[in-house]
Amino acid sequence: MAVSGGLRHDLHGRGQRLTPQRQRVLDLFERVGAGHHLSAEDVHLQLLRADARVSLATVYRTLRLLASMALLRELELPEGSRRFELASAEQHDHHHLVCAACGRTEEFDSAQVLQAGADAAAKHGFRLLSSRLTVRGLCGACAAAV
Amino acid sequence: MAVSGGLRHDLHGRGQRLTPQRQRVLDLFERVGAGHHLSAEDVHLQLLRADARVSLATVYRTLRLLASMALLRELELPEGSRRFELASAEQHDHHHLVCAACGRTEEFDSAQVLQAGADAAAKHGFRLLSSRLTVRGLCGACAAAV
DNA sequence: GTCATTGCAAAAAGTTTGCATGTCA
DNA sequence: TGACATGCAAACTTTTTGCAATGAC
Repeated sequence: MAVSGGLRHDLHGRGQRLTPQRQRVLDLFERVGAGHHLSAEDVHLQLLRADARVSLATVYRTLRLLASMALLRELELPEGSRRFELASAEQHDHHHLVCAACGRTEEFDSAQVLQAGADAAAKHGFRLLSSRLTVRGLCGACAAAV
Repeated sequence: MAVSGGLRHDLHGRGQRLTPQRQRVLDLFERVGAGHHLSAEDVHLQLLRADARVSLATVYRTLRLLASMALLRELELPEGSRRFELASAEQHDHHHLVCAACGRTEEFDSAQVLQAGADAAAKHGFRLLSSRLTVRGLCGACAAAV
């Protein structure tokens, strides 16, 4: 598989190894698909259920490793436990407009935002991975109701 | 002070009370100003340092209370511990650059982002309230370690 | 064979809760 | 006075770490 082959290579470049455990964790994320948010506990349980035993400590270590390699991305929603999702390359950044009153959301793209994110990353010496803008406001209906 | 007076009134409306502890927590957020991200531990330590003893359990309870009253806002940055900031109306938007590997964060401003948020809001008939961009990347140190 | 990695268990970090005591209105 | 809030300590949840054994290359 393309991703796993790349993983083996990337790990080698860092003097690290491709173990069955690492493979199983990444496989799981690929199996459930991008957009699924898994906690360490989720990963652990699902692997157990699939008869692919990986200790919880190793799950944590692997999640950190894969995130540092940008294969996984940690979500920014404080849900009590950290959650990760597959960081698929072809996913393009999209932004959200959220109505503070009714919760209605709209998605939009913006080259300007992408540029601003790239500028900020460059200014602070970061290598850009993704940018996500959340705009809060009142939608037409709710603004009229106020 | 306006905010505290409002706080007393709002609490009454919920059958709750304004205690010195709650006042101290909110005072601290007002003293450090909007845009400062404090964890429960931060609040606890800073209050101790200011000779304003509030137990850690009460800090947690108060943070939850003030957030539910929309006086504080919980940040959506995975930093190991939950962080809160003052949710003042006149607060100007600031954005975050987060290292996907080590969690280090930097803040930045951007007129471009503000403009993009305003454009998107206008296009979808929203009245803009706030916009928040989160840029994920690898900081210099982590990018070098890869 | 070497050295990174694993599993386990213990420890650390972060957060919540039960309960007796204290206090705001 | 009475209901709500606090402090303390214990419990709980989530995450990290030390270390001996294992296994990838």
